[in-house]
Amino acid sequence: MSLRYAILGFLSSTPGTGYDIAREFADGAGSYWQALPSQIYPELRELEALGWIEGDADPEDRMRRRVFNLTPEGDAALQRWVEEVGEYPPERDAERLRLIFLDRSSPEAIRAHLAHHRVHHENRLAMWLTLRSLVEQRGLRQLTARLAARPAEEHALIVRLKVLALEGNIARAELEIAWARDALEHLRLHLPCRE
Amino acid sequence: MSLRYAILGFLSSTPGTGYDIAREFADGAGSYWQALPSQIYPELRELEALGWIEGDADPEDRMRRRVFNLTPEGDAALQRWVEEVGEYPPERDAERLRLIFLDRSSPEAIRAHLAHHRVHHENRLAMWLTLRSLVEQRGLRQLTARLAARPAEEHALIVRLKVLALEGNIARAELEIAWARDALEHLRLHLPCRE
DNA sequence: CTGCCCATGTAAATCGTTACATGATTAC
DNA sequence: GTAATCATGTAACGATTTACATGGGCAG
Repeated sequence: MSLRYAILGFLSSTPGTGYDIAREFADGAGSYWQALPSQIYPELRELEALGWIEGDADPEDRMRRRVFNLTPEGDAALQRWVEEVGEYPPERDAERLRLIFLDRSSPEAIRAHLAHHRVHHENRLAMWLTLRSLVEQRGLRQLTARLAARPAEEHALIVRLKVLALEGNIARAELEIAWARDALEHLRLHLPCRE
Repeated sequence: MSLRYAILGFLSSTPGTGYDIAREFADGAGSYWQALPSQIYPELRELEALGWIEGDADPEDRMRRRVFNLTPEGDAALQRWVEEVGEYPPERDAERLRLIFLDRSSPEAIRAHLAHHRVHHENRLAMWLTLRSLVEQRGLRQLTARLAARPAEEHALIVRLKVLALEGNIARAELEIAWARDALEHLRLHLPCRE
């Protein structure tokens, strides 16, 4: 169900087409949800059927684009959802699973696993850091649209919550990098260089 | 595909029935994967069809239990998988999504969200800490079975990798708790007490 | 003999990915 | 004119959850 609310969240900042949403959800850079067009377009139809969004089609437009807006009902549904207490997802961590069963592999294989983990999170960290500075400079289209629609005295809170969320992600990435670094160091001391 | 290898991993420590696996995968306490019986039993059949596991049925057993073992092919498949470089899952964090769209809610709703986050991770932390001491004391059936099947000089590495994985999870939980605590403190200073 | 856990499943629904189809617009 | 990007979809598959079915064993 979260895709539904991720879309409503997007549209609560600014109206947009399915393509706009798909671009935003392509790599999770601007949002906290990833999804592909093949999931987004059908969901938009369901949201329209629910009366939570409305799409304005320009009959002149040869590319049959539709710009979707939240309806008051959609806005209320989003508001209800964000305030709900949610279930946390079950634990499913394929990389941890690999690690605990790597005990029959060569030290090189273990090291390669940890090194890969570190590189992955270094890349994520770079992304989150870039995003944080964009949010702090209010340089994201989504964010500026959201701010524009709201009174100036709320702007600080809106930005602060986004920065808070990003700092959580930054801290996560830094943690994974430090964990992998420490683990590599620890294994360097306790594993033979060759099997 | 990871469920498949989680099952192979379980069976690489000790033979077991579908029910044994289902119990282990019920809450992710002993493993890093959660799954329900309705997913496990069909997967066991597929693994058997692949020739990666073998089930010994005791015709005397009125409850038609079958104890599954890894075949050499299954063991090799597990080994290949753990050494593969895996794709990391896409970003999908419903709680972050809620947080960034909580900017139109009352300070109480924001606080409740963060407090809930903290409680959730305090519970996880308690679980990981318990597990770590069980692993260090070698007091888990799965682990003792794995150690029993392997030469004594490998025991330290087997335990160390499991502890390493658990310490990663412990650090994650501590991070989430600290993040939520800091965020609550920060908001206490910057938000009005009542709306 | 009743209620609870043991034990193994099936069926349907939901959520997400992969592969494919189609056509318009823009930059070179 | 052709390649890249814009734009909207459909179909099939795979992974996971929910709901249901069935029967054995054991404790009070």
